[in-house]
Amino acid sequence: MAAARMTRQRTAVVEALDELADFRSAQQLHETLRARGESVGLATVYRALQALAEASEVDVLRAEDGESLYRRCARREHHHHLVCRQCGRTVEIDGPTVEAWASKVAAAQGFDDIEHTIELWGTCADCRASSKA
Amino acid sequence: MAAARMTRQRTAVVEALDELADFRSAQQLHETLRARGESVGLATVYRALQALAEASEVDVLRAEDGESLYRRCARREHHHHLVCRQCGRTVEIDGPTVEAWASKVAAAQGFDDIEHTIELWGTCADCRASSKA
DNA sequence: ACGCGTGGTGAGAACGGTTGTCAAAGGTCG
DNA sequence: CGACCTTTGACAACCGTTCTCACCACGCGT
Ligand SMILES: [Zn+2]
Ligand SMILES: [Zn+2]
Ligand SMILES: [Zn+2]
Ligand SMILES: [Zn+2]
Repeated sequence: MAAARMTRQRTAVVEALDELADFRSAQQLHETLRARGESVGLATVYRALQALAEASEVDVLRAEDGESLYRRCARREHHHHLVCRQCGRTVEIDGPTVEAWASKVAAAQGFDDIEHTIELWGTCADCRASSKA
Repeated sequence: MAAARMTRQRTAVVEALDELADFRSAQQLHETLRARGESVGLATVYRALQALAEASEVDVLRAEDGESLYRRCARREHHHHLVCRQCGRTVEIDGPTVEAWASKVAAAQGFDDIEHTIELWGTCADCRASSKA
């Protein structure tokens, strides 16, 4: 089985994620790490992120342009997100009603192995204020 | 304003979409067109699809691998989809409850210009049967 | 502490979907 | 028919992501 060694690079990625409250792309994280002097290869950032995602240590979601965004969420249980399109600011949300609705609908159609993608996008109060200038 | 000329190529793309009940990628459509003798360039297929999407004539959604999938849905109003991961088979679904929930939650957090992504993925009965073989 | 073996790293190449380029093709209208 | 102007299509460019592979270093066993 996977050993999952703790290397300088992986530590750096996890620490960067911990300090950021918002969803960030792999490339943004890579840039952040370089900026703070922690030299980590881009490929390594991608590998660290996908390992973390597989271990459910980070959540992944796809921006509208297809780029993958990563975030270390407070809760480990299944949940969804309300994300600001402009700054990435994120609010974790529960949707017990929605979960139930999703599996009921899918089952009624004879589908199996059901997964749902439920994400909310908007403009947060701060971003609205600064763009209204 | 845009003239939107009706050319042989655009007609072919629309017709192909009309005959297909499932979500298909641009490349799949391109292949389908070639197969039936209608020669249309790949770039043209992409352009036709994005024009149709902008005009809300087709729905677009992103597969898990990031590829864009297109479908000409029966209803023009806002709706969501339950899609088979394997064959693309699609069921259109309404979610009045979910719509209400989404806008309520987002508004409560002070977010504006709210959009939601709600898609259901599963394995349809046919695909389950054939893979159980 | 030291050395070894295995997993991790990183620069760059490769990949795959999508978009841009630009000269040639063909609707549209007078 | 001819000017005008949009559309087409082969191909190159893009961009995020993954692969390659030689080099490196974590960490266990001694
Ligand atoms: Zn989360
Ligand atoms: Zn914001
Ligand atoms: Zn639809
Ligand atoms: Zn199916």
